[in-house]
Amino acid sequence: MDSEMASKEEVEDDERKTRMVVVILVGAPGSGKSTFCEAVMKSAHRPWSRVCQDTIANGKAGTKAQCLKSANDALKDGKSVFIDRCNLESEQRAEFVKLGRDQVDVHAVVLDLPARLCISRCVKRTGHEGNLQGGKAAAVVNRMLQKKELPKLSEGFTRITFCNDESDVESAVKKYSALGPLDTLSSGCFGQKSSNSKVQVGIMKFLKKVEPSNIVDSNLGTSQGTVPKHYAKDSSCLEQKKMASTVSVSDKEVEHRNLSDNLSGVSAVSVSDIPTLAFPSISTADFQFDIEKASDIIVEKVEEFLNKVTNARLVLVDLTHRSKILSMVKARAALKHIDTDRFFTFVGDITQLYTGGGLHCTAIANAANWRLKPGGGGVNAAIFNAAGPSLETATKERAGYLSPGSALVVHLPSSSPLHKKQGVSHVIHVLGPNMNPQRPNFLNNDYKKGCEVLREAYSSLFNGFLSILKSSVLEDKRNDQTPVSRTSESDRGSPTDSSKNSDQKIKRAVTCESEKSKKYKGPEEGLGNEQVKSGFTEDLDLTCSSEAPQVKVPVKKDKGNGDASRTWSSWSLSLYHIAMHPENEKYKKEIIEISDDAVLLNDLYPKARRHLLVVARMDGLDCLADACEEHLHLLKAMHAMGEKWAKKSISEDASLIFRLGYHSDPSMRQLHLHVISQDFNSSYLKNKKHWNTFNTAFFPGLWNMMIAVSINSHVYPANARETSIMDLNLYGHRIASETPDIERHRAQVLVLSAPVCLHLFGSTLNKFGHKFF
DNA sequence: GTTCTAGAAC
DNA sequence: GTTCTAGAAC
Repeated sequence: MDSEMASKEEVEDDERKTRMVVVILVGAPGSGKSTFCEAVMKSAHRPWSRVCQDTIANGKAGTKAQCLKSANDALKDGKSVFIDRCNLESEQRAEFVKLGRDQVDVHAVVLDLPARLCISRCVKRTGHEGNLQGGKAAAVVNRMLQKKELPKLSEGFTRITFCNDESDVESAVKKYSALGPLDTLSSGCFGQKSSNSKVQVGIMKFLKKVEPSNIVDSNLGTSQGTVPKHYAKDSSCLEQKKMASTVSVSDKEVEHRNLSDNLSGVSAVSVSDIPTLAFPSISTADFQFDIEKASDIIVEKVEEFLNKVTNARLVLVDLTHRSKILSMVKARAALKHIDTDRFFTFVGDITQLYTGGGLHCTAIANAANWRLKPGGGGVNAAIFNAAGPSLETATKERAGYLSPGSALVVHLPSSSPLHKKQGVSHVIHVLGPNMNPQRPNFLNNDYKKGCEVLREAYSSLFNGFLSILKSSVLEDKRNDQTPVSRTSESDRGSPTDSSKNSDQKIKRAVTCESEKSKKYKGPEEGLGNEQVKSGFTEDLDLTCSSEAPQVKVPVKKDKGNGDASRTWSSWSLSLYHIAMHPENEKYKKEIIEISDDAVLLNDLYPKARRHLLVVARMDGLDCLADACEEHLHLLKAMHAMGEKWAKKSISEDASLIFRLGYHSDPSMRQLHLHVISQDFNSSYLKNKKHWNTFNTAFFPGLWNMMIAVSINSHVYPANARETSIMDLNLYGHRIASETPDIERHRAQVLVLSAPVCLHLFGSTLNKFGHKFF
């Protein structure tokens, strides 16, 4: 009996000697977890082991399981352990809490520092082990914080220390540094502030309508980034890549994508605002074209196009994650080192790329049948269905049939749902070779001919896209449709075989493009590192119009496209009055800058931390629809002013990210450019409409705007009230812009500007400095 | 653009 | 009961 007692005491004594602690750090990237561990370990009075998921796999990011194993091993060695990973959600912590046993206490140290501080640290740091750096950090940090669940004792912690500022952190460091092998810290919660607010109530109120699938992150436990479900399984998807790249992209890649990355929380999408063509794989479905051969051709043609055109993007779309063609093309594109910002694969419905996946596309390709008729199933049926009857009508007006290898561009009327809701301004019908014996005119396994025709098909398709960007306005003034890949034959109403395509317009466009390439130094040099949605200035330099007088641009007549009949209520005239009489003493306080072209003021009801208005001073220019080619100079000046102040704001607060754009159907009279930071952190952002006015096509990017202006057409969407755009479901503004993106496009013509986003990963800082999507 | 309110929707 | 929406007034 005595001996039993003695032995028990001995055990207890041993336990005291070896009493260990597992400290689970809880905090966003940039909250200082690693610094905390290092500080403690530097002057520790007990052996510690730091388990860092960012570096656990030979210096690279590892898995949760690896962390658990490493922690267990350290405990066996008698070391106390820091779990250095974000651990923001209870589920992520649960496994680590289980490390606590009789001899092991489990503590949490919560580094609940302001999100902005974390973001700014992430942005500034260059050598973070998790490689979470650059502007995209903002998106990641905020997204993660949105899911933050502060730890509770009920999870199994014996002690929780909350640090809300640097001094809290400092005292926690001291506590743990001083912790000798036999010491224990008292149990309980320490330092918790009453509020655990993460999100801006007013915003979440309407954001909750967002389908969970659009924002769900299934990978948060293992990745520092979150990935919309749509993208989650397709590693080549731009957004996922960008988000996930917060942990996996190499430094080189980061450098390479300097521009887009620096463009923000929205950075993730900055590139998504460039003109984009989404296309399905041609002929590999019903026409049974060999997938491997098709993959080679796709990559070959894509590469050819991207070499020719600098400011456009191609996306290969398929419905399923299991798509063989996507994976093959992806692999081949990777081998050829094709820029994944400018060509990537995308899993989703090609008719719902924007609302379903946040991807904004100028044009989509249709794997059409030779009769150019709706129906038949597959992509063709889906696109005709989604576009509504106007696509059939518009197509019919242009051509009656399509021959294999050729393409036909059709401008979608703005009334088309595909245009309204998805921002797709053009459908390019393309017909590939048929290898299916069950279908008419099959090629009887003649792949020589088949490959030839498929090459032609992709050439036609991409040339069609190019012509949307570049072709003369001249002949299209007569039509709503944009003929592309067409020769003079097309004037007779039949589509042209692109293999013979020597269309002067295309040639000119290509020439233009190559000249542009020479001049264009690339986005990295063009914009520097400023986190400004831009592209306008340098793109003006690129435009064909400035050096290709043969490209005729319509000039505004009378009131242009603006609705001259529109009446403006007195309340809507305040900007107009200011613009007409900026010298008036009563406006003195409001005006930040006056130039000959515009005045700059703070928005009276800012929808973000920084929200400026550049108001045109020209009388009669009520809104964007009034603007046309003769105003390009003014628009450029306005943009320059906006950009200048955006940059200035960024220099004062590096966490800010800006987007510049116009409301397509503004409430206030007088053309005004919004310069708005993408945090959307404002008590004035109160409802769905507020959100949508900056995160849908209602807020078209500059590229859209310039296109519209240059063809003197209605800006898309011509009227938000008509298009019911405000009824759209809410999606995170991404994606870009690029929202990103939130939005946009139409006709053939000059490409004067590029990035402005719509949608996607625009992230939003709420009033607590946290971001949501 | 905002605020207010009534009534519908939940 | 609360939340959302649409309309009116400014």
